[in-house]
Amino acid sequence: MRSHYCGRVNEELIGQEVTICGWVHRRRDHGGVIFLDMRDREGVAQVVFDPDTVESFAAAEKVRSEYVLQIKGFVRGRPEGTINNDMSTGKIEILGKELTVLNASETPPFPLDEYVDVGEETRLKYRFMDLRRPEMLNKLMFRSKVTTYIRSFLDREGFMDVETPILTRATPEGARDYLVPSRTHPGSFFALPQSPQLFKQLLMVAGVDRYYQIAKCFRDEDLRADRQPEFTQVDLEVSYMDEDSIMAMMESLVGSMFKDLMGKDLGAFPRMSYEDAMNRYGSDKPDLRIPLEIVDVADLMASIDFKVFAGPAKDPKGRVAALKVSGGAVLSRKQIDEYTKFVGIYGAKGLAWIKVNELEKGAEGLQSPIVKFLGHDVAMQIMERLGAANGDIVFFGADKTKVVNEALGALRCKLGEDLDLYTTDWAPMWVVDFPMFEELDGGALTAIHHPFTAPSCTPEELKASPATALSRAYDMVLNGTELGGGSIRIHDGAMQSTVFDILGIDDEEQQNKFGFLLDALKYGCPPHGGLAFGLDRLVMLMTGSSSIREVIAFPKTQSATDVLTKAPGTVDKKQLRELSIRVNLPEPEKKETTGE
RNA sequence: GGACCGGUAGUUCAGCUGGUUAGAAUACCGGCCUGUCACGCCGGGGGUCGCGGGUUCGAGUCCCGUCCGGUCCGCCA
Repeated sequence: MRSHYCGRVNEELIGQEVTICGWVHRRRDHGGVIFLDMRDREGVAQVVFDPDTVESFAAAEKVRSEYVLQIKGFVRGRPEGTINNDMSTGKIEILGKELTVLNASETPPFPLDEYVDVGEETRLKYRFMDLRRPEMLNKLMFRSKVTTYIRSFLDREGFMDVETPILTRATPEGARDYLVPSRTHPGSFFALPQSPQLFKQLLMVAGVDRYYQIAKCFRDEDLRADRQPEFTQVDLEVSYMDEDSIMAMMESLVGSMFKDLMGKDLGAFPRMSYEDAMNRYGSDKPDLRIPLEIVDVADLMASIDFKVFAGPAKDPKGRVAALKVSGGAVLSRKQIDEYTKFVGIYGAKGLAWIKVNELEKGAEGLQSPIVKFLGHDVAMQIMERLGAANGDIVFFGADKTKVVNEALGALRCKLGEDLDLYTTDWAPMWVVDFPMFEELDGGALTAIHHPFTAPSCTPEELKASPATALSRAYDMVLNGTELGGGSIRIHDGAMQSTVFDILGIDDEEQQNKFGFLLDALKYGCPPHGGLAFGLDRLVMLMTGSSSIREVIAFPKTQSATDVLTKAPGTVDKKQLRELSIRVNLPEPEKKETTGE
C-alpha cells in the first residue's frame, strides 16, 4: 500500500513518485492551496494540493484531523524561502496527485501535538490515541531498542531464554499475590509470579548454566510513580560465577547499552557497602549525583539531652547526624518550615538548623534556634567537623537511627532537586555487603533480600549471630533508583534450612512451601547467582520520564484499575459457580457482584 | 490504612471575600483566503461547575460525605 514512511521521505527521492500512508497530523487550507502534514511512526511530511488536480484537491478539502489517508504524489524540493528547518523532512514536500481516504476519524478527544499537557486520566482512557503521539511512540520504540539490545548482549554471552510459568503457587513471604482460582481444583488457587526466582534456580540445577527471561511479574501492593502491579524484569541467573564476575558482566551490559543507545559513558560503577550507604546517604540506594553527605555528630553532643529521644548517650538505637548544604543559607524561614514538614513525613519530629553567616566571628556568626542550646564550643566543633563555610546551612536529625536516616536521606534528595545541586547526569553504583536479616519491631528477623540469598559466612557462624551476618547480595543503583538487585544464592540444603530456621519457618512449613527447592538442592545444585533488572524503571530513567506509566503501553492507575478496558470487572454468576467462588461484600457498600 | 493536591466547555485553564446570563485560549462547525508549517481573518454552536447532602435570600465559590485521578507515608522479603 505504501512505498515509504512519511518520516523517511527525503531529498534523495526528489523527482520520484511515492505512496505514503498515515494520519492527517494537521491541515492548512489556504483556499487556493492546501497543506496536509501526514504523520506515521517515523515522522511527518508535508503534502501540497493545488487546484490543478481537481479531484484530489476536493478530497483534501474534506479530510480532517486523524483521518487515515493513502496519498500518491511526487517528491519535490520546497520552493525558495519555504524550507522548514525545524522539520526533518522540511527540505522537501510531496505534491499530492491521488488521495484515498482509508478511514475517517472523529474529532480527537484531545490534541495530539506537543503544545498541551493533557490530563493523564484522559490520555489513559484513549490510550490508543495517546500512544499515537510521537513522544509516546518514540518511548515505545526506545523500549523495544533496549530489550533488543539486552537480548543480543545476553545471547552473545551464552544466555538461554527460558520461559517460566505464569500460573504458579502462592509464596508465603513477600508481597501480596495476585490469585487465580483453579476450576479443576475447587478451593485451590494459583498465584501469578512475583518473580521467576525459584524457577530460575531450578534451571541452574537443571544445567541451563546461563538463563535469562524478560519476564512479567505481579505484586498486589499499592502503586507509586515507579511501581505498577504488573511490571517487567530482565531476569537472569548463571552457574559457576561469583559476585564480582556477575557484577562486572552486568556493569558491562548497562554501560555498553548507555554508550550505544544514548552515547553516554557511565564509567566504572563505584561499589559501596550497605553500611556506608546508610551512614553517608541515609539510603540503601544513594543518589550520587548530589554532593551532600550525612555526618555523625553524636559524639560531640554526648552530653546533650534531646527533646525527641533519650539522646546518644542513653539510646543505642539512636542517631544524631548533620547535613551541610553549601550555599544553603539563602533558604528562607518559610522554605525551612516546608522542609521541616517534609521530614515529618518520615517521622522526624523537627528539623534543627544552623545558618553559617560569619564564621570568623565564632558562634556569634551562626544564626540558629539551637546554638544557645548546644553551647558555643559544641557548635563550633560541629562546624569544624562539617567543614562549614559562610553561606552554608546545616540541618540536624536526632532520633531513632531509622528515622534520622530516612528523614535526612530524603531531605538530601529533595535539596538536591530543589537547589539543583546535581554534579552529573548519571551516577551509577553498586551497593554491596547487605546484612542477611533485618529485625522487625517484634524482634523477629526477616530477610533483607530474599531467603535464598547466600550469606558470606558458614551456617554455624550464621546461626551464632544472624543479626550481624552479611549476605552476598548486590544492588545496582542509578541516580537514586534501584535498577536491579541480585545475589549469589544458597546452593546447599543445610544452609537453606538454616536460613529458614532463623526466619522462623518450621520444618513442616519448609517441606510444604519449599520442599521442591530443598529437594533440588539435594541433587547436585551448582553454585549460582543472578540478578533482575526492573526494565520499566530502566527505560523510565533513560527516557527521562516522570513515571513508569510513561514507558508502559497500557498501565494501571494508582488504584490498580485500567480506565481503558475498565479492568478489573465483575463476572457473571456462571463463571463464579464453575470456580466454586461466592463473592461476599460487606453490607453497607454492597456493589453489584455479577454481570447482567 | 493515612497525609496532601486536583476534578469548571472536546482539551488546557481562569473564575477574588458567596451576588446579574460561568469566561479565555484552543479544538469543533460555517464563510473567506494560492506558500503555509501550532497559517490567518470573520461568524457560530458548545457547560450535570465529579456526585450527594447541608448552610444561605442566593453556592462553581463555604461545610459534611462520597467517587475519581495524582504525589507521598505505611506496604512493596
